[in-house]
Amino acid sequence: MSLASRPLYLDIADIIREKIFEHELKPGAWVNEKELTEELQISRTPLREAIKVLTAEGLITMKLRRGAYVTEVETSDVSNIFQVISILEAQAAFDVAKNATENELEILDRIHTRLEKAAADRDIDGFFELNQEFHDLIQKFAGNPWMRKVIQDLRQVLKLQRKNSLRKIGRVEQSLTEHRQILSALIGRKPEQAKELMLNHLQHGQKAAT
Amino acid sequence: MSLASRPLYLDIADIIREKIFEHELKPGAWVNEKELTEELQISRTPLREAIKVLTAEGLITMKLRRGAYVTEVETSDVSNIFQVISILEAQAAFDVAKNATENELEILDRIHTRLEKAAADRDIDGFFELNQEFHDLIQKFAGNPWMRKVIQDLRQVLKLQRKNSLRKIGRVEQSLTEHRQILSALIGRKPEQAKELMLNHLQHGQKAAT
DNA sequence: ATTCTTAATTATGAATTCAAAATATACTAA
DNA sequence: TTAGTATATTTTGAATTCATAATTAAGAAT
Repeated sequence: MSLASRPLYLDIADIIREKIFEHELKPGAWVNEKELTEELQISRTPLREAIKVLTAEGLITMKLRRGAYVTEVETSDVSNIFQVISILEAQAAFDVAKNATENELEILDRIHTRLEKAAADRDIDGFFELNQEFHDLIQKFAGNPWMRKVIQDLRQVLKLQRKNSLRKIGRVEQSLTEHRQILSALIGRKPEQAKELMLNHLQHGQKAAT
Repeated sequence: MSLASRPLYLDIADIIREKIFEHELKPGAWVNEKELTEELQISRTPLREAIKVLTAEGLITMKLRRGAYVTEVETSDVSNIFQVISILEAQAAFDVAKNATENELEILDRIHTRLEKAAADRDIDGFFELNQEFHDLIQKFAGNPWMRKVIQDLRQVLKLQRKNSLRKIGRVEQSLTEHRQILSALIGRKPEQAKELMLNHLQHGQKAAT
């Protein structure tokens, strides 16, 4: 066997990551190695390697001689992380407005159209997904993979505290309005404006999430 | 035995990281597990865990079924990483000018004095060290540990390509002048100015490093 | 019953072992 | 000699085993 296209520990890391986001493993919870090896029918070696990966991502915190725990993010962490994300995503928006191809802008436009539809349908989960995609595409089109990686890792940590700001009344509508403005700044090739709008957009999101 | 205050794999990671920066392990080089376990008198388990940590930091790249290799950074990586660092360090300078305590500013001032001395003595290595410390202290005093972590990880990756910009003639002097200006903006509590100066300072550093 | 001490159990950290894949070496045929 | 194939060796990925630390359970003394 073992014609696997990637090592086992990466699959395991994916599975545990999923468990964390699904809150099957809640913040502060102990990561039981024995239980997981039995459930996943694997040995401790790749499991422990996976735990190391997730530790590097900030999702898990290890305590010497007492195992691994799902990271608990404090309020201060949330605002600190938001600061970093805001600055970087704002820059990404700037870069997209400046350098993205017409085709890329069109793709963003299409996502936004679907976003409008999800909002009209009151499809919050769909809106949430498309919202993520919209932001991620901007980072992708900004063309700096290192920046993108940083943002994604930090966004992951934020997801630990799972206060979905979009569930607040009116937040979907406001978010949509802001996206509309950002998109038009991008398409209109107004870097400075796009940057400012993105910064405000994220700051509002933070406020709603705290 | 084993009254260790931290797990073995972290020590191993430190040792390998050092080997990478000392260019005992050069970019592109294969990380020979057998050799390292023999040299360090340890088993492969903690070694492989250490490799995973360094992979997460970006210093090592793993290839499926053919082991670990020291990451090779391309020119495009350097400029992408520099973009992220510049933005974040500029923000850190802004935050320090705004929020640092008088005591913290004094500490920065003292480091800078020593920096001036190292420059006067033509002590490039000392200057290099103090330069790092100056920047790191600003990040520390900015008070956002997540931002600091991101900057430090990226700075580490940059170190892989070891083009010490300070060795360029005149660069030490220019760097010193720029530091002097940044410091005075910090002490003078001029956030916007500190931010701009830091941004330019790093951009010049990048130019000198490319 | 409660606290303290000691023994048993369990979990972690690390070494060792094992299986499969990749690489290097030796051999054969042209 | 050189190309191609078969075999041996090395190396990786993963499971298992082992030692020690931490936790729990049990028992003794107050």
